[in-house]
Amino acid sequence: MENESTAPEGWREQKRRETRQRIAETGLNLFIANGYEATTLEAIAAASGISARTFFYYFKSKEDILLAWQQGLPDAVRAAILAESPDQRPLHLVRNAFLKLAVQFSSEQAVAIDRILRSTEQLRASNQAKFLLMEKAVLEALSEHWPQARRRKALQVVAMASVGAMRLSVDAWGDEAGQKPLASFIKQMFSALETEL
Amino acid sequence: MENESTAPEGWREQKRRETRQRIAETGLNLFIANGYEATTLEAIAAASGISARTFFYYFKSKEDILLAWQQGLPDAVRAAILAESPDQRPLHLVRNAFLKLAVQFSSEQAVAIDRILRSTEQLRASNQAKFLLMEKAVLEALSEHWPQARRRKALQVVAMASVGAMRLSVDAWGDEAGQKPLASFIKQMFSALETEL
DNA sequence: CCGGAAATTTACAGTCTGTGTAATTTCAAA
DNA sequence: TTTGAAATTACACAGACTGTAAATTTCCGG
Repeated sequence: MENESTAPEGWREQKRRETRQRIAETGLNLFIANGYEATTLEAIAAASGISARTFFYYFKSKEDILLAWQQGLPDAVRAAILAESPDQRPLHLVRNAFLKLAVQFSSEQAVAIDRILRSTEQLRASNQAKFLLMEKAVLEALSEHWPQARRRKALQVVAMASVGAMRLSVDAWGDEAGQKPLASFIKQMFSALETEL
Repeated sequence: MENESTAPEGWREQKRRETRQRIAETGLNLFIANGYEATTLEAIAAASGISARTFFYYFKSKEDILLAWQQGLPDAVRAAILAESPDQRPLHLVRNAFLKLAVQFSSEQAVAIDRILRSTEQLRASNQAKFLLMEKAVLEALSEHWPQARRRKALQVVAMASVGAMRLSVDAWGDEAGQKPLASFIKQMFSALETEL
């Protein structure tokens, strides 16, 4: 029997993905139920039906479980920016891309993950790294719209400010327990950005 | 024998500070010599002439040694901003404050510490948290210049963008191994900020 | 100067994350 | 059915960090 069209490997890889997914879900649920630090690796492994050692075959650390849930984000950001028409100033372009992404940030699950990521010093720190990755993704995508090398510094600044505004938006939104939609915070922050600078 | 004027405690506190300082220096030197991860707590404690357990009486973690070397920064930032005259736009004000601080960032030691902070994923993450603290400090200081509550969102954005520009400046400066002075990068970044937004 | 309170230091035992290694099991493909 | 790589596990271990209780030192009032 040959491969199907889109299955370069097949059976084995699929099972691998399933196991990884199962661990990620089990872990996340335990984090939500008992807190991040109170959840031991052994508990996660046991609840996932694997040995503690095998856990590290799938994830490089306990923290990595949370990263796995966010791995799609940089790509989503890239795609959203590339989908925008380049007849806007870079800052507006990113703003509009973010507005379209706001829905994904707002899902029940994203909020739960966000809460965990704010619960310990260690996670708060590594969560910042996530924003750095987004900044990188934004810069790369913008560089495709405007490939001129001499604009690089400008685009870098736009990426920094955009992601920063996004972060402030999410913070403000989280502080108000999600009364108003995230999108309205994003609009406010980006307009403050233009007004004030 | 009475206290001197500015010594509310005295002998004991002084010795405490000395010990802490000694540990911090010992640790930093070991990090520089052997790398952060390769340096065990036990090694630091032994080289400092204390037991491993006592280390945790002075620092809450190994990482904390590095934070200790940067503890003065937020205050320095606050002071520099408060020292600026408020007849400038907030962004310019922060820019000028940063330019005056650039010297401190550029010391031999600061560069060494910065290199260590870039050497592992964990430290890179926690280093981002440092920028968050700076952002907070900037915002607080700006709020003293402009206490009107309704300007808060604007000041927040200025703080975010300023610290972000500072971060990009330090990065760019580090990438070029310190050929040009840090100050010139800061000027570039801040002007890009105004041009592009 | 003295005795107790408080701060400092230490040893010891233990938890938890993460790694190295080697043995065993599973399974896809030849 | 054999074979080799991938997956899984046990075991042993390092290293950061915590809890606890016991020493030791320093301080402070009487």
